[in-house]
Amino acid sequence: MYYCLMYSKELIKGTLQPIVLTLLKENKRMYGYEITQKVKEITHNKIELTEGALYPTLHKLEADGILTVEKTLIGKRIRKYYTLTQKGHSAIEQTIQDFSEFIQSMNLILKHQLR
Amino acid sequence: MYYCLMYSKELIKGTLQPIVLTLLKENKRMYGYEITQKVKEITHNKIELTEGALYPTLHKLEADGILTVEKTLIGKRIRKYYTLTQKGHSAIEQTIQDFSEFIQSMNLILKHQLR
DNA sequence: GCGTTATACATAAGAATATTATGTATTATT
DNA sequence: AATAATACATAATATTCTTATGTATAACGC
Repeated sequence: MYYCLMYSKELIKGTLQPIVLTLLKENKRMYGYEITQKVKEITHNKIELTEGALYPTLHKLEADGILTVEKTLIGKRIRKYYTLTQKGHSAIEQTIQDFSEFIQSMNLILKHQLR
Repeated sequence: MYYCLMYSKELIKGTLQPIVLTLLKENKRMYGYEITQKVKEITHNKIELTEGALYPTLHKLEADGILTVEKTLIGKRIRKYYTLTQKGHSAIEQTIQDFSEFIQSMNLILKHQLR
């Protein structure tokens, strides 16, 4: 899994972190690969997150104290589950709210064209 | 007008070009400052495009043959009206379609959380 | 008439964020 | 047995903005 299928190559910029946090808020506990698959599923294969962007983002959120990680062995393969910290829960409220408002604004710009 | 009011500081990344093209498709003929005001109006002051991002974007689109420019003097002040070229019209179809699908995908991710 | 805000363009240094390429290794499928 | 899928990782490079700064005219309030 190296590439994005589509357009979002540039469009995704800036939205990766909010996407990850939105999913983690809902699903409580997810690992990196699972996040890529969930996004792919929800968006009907329109968006495939790249690993080169996702993993550094998860590491950054962990370093910032937004996420904690829990390593598990599945057979001989490691899996890293991420969970929102207490700090994370309060910190992301604004992030997700802003993300939501931003998407609403984009909808307005697109719909405005249809009047 | 130096700064963005809000969140979209990072979120706007990648969407500036589609926004500009969406507006130009609708309004036929716009100048830079007008675009900043129109976006501000449509989004109820949520998004203020920065000049440092907008002007280079317009210059790039012009260099790429997507836009043509027409200089006008308003009093002693110059104003540069941008219009989509023929090439521009066909080229932006996909850009705007992709932009629209991307925003739909973001809506799905956000709504998915509400189920 | 003077200061402030709005209009209107521009560019450059630096920051942030992602792409692309590459690497390692296990497990499942054909 | 080979290929695809799962699962992590990092580094060089590219792209795209932010922030800061610059110039100048026009309008508005007082």
